[in-house]
Order: sequence, then structure tokens, then C-alpha cells
Amino acid sequence: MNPPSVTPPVRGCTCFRLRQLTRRVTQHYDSHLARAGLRVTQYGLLSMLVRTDSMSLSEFAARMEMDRTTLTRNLGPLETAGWVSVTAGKDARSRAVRLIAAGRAVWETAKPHWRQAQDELNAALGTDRVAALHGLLDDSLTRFHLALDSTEPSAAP
Amino acid sequence: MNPPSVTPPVRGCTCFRLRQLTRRVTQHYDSHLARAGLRVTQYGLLSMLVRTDSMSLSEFAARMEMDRTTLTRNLGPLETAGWVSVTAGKDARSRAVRLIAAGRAVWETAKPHWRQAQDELNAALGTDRVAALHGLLDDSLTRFHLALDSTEPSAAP
DNA sequence: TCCTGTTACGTGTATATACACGTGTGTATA
DNA sequence: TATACACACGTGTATATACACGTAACAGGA
Repeated sequence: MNPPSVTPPVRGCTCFRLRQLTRRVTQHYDSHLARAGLRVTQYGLLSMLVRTDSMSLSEFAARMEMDRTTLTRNLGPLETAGWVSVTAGKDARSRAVRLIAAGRAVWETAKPHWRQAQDELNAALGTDRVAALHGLLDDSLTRFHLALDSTEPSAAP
Repeated sequence: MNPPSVTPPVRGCTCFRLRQLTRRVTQHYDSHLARAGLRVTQYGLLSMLVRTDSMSLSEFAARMEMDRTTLTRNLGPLETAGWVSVTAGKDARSRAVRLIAAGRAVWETAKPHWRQAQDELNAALGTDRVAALHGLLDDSLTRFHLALDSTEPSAAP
């Protein structure tokens, strides 16, 4: 007889599992979005910009949960392609990121390909499971911030 | 009155959420493993090698759910550090990957740091939630393979 | 034996990711 | 006002990721 209602210890590495699934899922989305000349990371950036007139780099990075310097690099190809403009911001320090018409057009073109990738994933995993996964991922991110932000073992003053 | 037991449509992008959380969680693990001079990806590779005497590159890549060429690149730093050896395999084509004593030593050193990173995550999210996340991630990966492998839109012959 | 297809790799290229570090710029304080 | 600090960025460096492409080696059949 097993002891009831005892939570089994967590086995293995959460980060490893996350990275594993993320690799495969990213490949799936990328293979679809490639038809529009985009990667899923780029599609995500454009999607965020579609909903916002203008943002500073730091604000953009915070919303994407992405390192600021990573965002700078990731915007490079989008700027080169003429989809995004990075101009002077309110401050002399700040810079404003904005979506250009061509960028919106590419996003519109890519959208049905993203939709198909997502539909195939929904079918493969089951809608219930995907919904549960979304909830768990969102919740985990929130709790992660609440508990671990500015508690990292950088230096004990 | 809301219609009962109707699964709400899935909102947003699964891949985006996965990548978001993976970024943050990876940073967390990396900050701990840095004390042992490792990244979580490298720790994962060493962990797999600890349980296996010898493997071909392709077999290793398959077990890691990692692209073969990605694995080749990721093994570079580990070889340079003298933690892993890549020698001739059974075949003249194949190559055997093996963990060296120094590699095992580093892994042993890193293990408590990984443990702490995992414990902090467990505390931040709650053990139940982490267990649920593991189950969902594992299950999703399996179902992903069953449904989407060799069904990718590469080319319609 | 020679040809053909498959298998197991490596490399070039491009993007994704983030830390350490340095540079201006704004702000508040002595 | 001079100074110190905080803020917003960019860059150098290193790793992570994978597709396209090419090469050498094996396995079968003509």
C-alpha cells in the first residue's frame, strides 16, 4: 500500500526538459514560418510590435522577457530587412522601436503559417493539453519572477 | 450563463511561451552552474554521458533530442576543456563519444549547484506544479513525435 | 567488380542568447 | 554647480541552435 497524498519527489531537470521541448517545437514553427521568410522569434517580435505604436528598447525587452542585449541583436535582421525602425526616443539615451508598413505586411503574410503550425500542434497534443500547458507556463513564469527575481546568487553585499 | 464543459480555444503561441520560460529558467540554472564553470546545456550533456559508456554522435544527438550538428558544436568546448573524448567508432564513419575522468569530476562538482538551482525552482513554483510541468513536457514531447515526425512540410513529392 | 543508394559526419552560414564592460545622458545632492 | 549615482544603450566574446551542403564509407545488386 502506498502512502496516500504524498507528493512524489521531482525527478530530473526542469530546465533540460524545457529546452528539449522548446528545441523541437521551435523547429516545427520555424519550418512553417520559413515560407514567409521568418523565424518564430522574429514573428514573436513583430507580433508584439503590431500591438504597440512605439516602445523603448528596455520596455520591449521587458515585455518579451528577453535580455536587452539579445533584443538588440534580434532586431538587427528585422531592421536590415526594412521591417522595423529604431529611431531616437523621448530621451537622448532612449531609442524608440517601431513597426514599419513592410513589417506589418510580412507579419500578415506569416500569420496563416503560424496559425497552421499552432493548429498542428493543437491536434498533435490535444487542445486540452495545450491549454493546460499554457496555463502552467504562464503561471510558472509569474511565480518564478515573484520568488527568484533579485534573489539570484550574484553577490552578497 | 456560460456554456458548461466547452474547452476554451487556445490563445496565443505555445512556442513563444515555451521560449520565454526557457530563457528565464536557463538563466537561473546557468547562474548557479557558473560556479562550477558550466552551463546547463553542458551539464545536461555530461549527465547523459555519465550514464553511458560510449555512444555514437547520432545516437547521442537522438537521446538529447538535439540536432546532430548542434551536438557537434556543443561538444567543442567540452573537448577543449578535456572533459570529453571523441574517438573513432565501430565504423570508419562513426565516432564514439566518451566521458573522461576530468569530465566526471567536473560533473560531480557541478551537481550540488544544479541541485540548488532545482531546489530553488521547486520552492518558487511549488513541487506539485513542477511535477505537473514535467509530466506535461514529457507527454507533449512524446505526442509531438508521434504526430508530427516525418509529417513536416518539407516538400510535397 | 562497378554502380547506386544509404549512413555518419563535418563545415559554412545565420540566427538566438546573455554576460561583462564601456559610454553617454539624466538626476539629485552636497 | 560640481559630483556622484542611476539609467539606457552598444559591443566584444562565447555558447546554443539548426539548415544546406559536401565528403567519406558502407551495403547491395547488376
